[in-house]
Amino acid sequence: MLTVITEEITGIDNSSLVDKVEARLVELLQLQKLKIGDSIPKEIELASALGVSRTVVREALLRLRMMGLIESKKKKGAVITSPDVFGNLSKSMNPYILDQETLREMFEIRLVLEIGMADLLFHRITPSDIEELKKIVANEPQVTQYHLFNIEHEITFHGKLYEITGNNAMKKFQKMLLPIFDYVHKSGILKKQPLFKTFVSHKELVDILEKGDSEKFRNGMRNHLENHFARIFE
Amino acid sequence: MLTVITEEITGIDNSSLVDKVEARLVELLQLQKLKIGDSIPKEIELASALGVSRTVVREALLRLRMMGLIESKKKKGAVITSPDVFGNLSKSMNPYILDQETLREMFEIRLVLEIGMADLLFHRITPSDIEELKKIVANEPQVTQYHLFNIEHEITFHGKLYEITGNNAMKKFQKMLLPIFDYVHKSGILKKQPLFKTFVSHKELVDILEKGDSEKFRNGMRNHLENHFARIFE
DNA sequence: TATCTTTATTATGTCATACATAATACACTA
DNA sequence: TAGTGTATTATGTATGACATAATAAAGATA
Repeated sequence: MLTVITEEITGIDNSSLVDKVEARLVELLQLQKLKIGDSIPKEIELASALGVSRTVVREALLRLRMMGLIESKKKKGAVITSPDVFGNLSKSMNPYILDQETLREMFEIRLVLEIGMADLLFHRITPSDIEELKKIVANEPQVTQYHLFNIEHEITFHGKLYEITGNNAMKKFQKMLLPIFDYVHKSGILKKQPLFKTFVSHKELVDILEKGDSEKFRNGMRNHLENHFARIFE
Repeated sequence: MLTVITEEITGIDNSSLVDKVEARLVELLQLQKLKIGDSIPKEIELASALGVSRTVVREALLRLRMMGLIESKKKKGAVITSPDVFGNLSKSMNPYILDQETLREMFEIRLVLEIGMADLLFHRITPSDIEELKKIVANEPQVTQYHLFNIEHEITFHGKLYEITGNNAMKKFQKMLLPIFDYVHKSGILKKQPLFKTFVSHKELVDILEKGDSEKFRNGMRNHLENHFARIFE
């Protein structure tokens, strides 16, 4: 009866039972009825409390688990966890599954992030960070004008930058992007081959971080990434 | 037997049956055995083919569905879809669920993106985009030095910018970030209250997009977002 | 008493079966 | 030919059972 009325108002109710249970559980979390660290009732109890079968409850819990809202252990039941926003994404971040359009977009986002992170870097960088960056650069092969594009060194250097931002979500995001970046770089998705010419080098970026300001860094990073931008923009 | 050997090599095998089936199915997708638009075998067939129960297959399929890899219709079975990377995230992007640390980080990422997107903007903006931006700005309330921070106009203007980038993933990401941004803005998470003082205005940003270059835009946007940065940096 | 081992308990993980539901296909009617 | 109704079918839901592994409790040994 009630659902009929609801349908008349809000249109057709497409949601399945699992959808409703999921929504109900999320709602409970929001209302702080359940805080982080708490363990939620067992599946059977939830089932009888919500008036559905254990099957439905299990599927709903599985969704919450995929969202990173809970973790379920064998005997202890499910425990509320501080949600890991990007944690679940990593599985779908598979270069062999994503279509080329999406891959290109991910590639772009990485470039955007690294240029835009300048202010975070300057506000949070410490002297020891700079020292570490210098060591990283020192371990890189000497370059004059052209150099062999070494993906390992790239990851080490740029990964450290993400770390310095103090933004864990961003750092995780970068970690997920790595295989994609690698794939896009090697594959034929982007038309032009990179020139492998170094514009602003890692060393110069470190110099800017030490003595310059965020504006200089943004321009430096933009220049450093010129090869990649050139490929994107045909 | 085989699993024992595997365990000895790779450590303890924590993965459940569902994990394995999920991995196997993803593997099949990767191998292009199944292309976009294809419908995969029915649950029962998969179950018998993989030697597991329908329950396990269903849970695995549910995961794939959450990853955006498939869509299952009532009779048609499941169909491979072009995965929507960020689509699934929207559910977990709930300000009332995420902890404050994460919320702040999301807030930061938005700022980083908007500063870093300059090059994409300049490379893809069209004259009609500029016209549209001018209209948007014209509809905003007149400001002199201080203005009422109107979240609606903010969303309209900045949303248009994301659109211009031509990066759908980024646009979707922004859309997901909106409720969070709104929440963080209003809540007491960030210490300082915003000054509501306009530095570089929307109109000036449009001017830069029309006559300036990406470097000028980055600086302009950085300045435009000064209030937000000030809150982040205490 | 303290620590280690063994056993019992328990909640999730997996399986099997049955039925409900809704989308499609097919046949039938006008 | 178009429209309607029926049959089919694959997913959605329910139920009951057992397997498994993590924990707690009991017991044994020093």
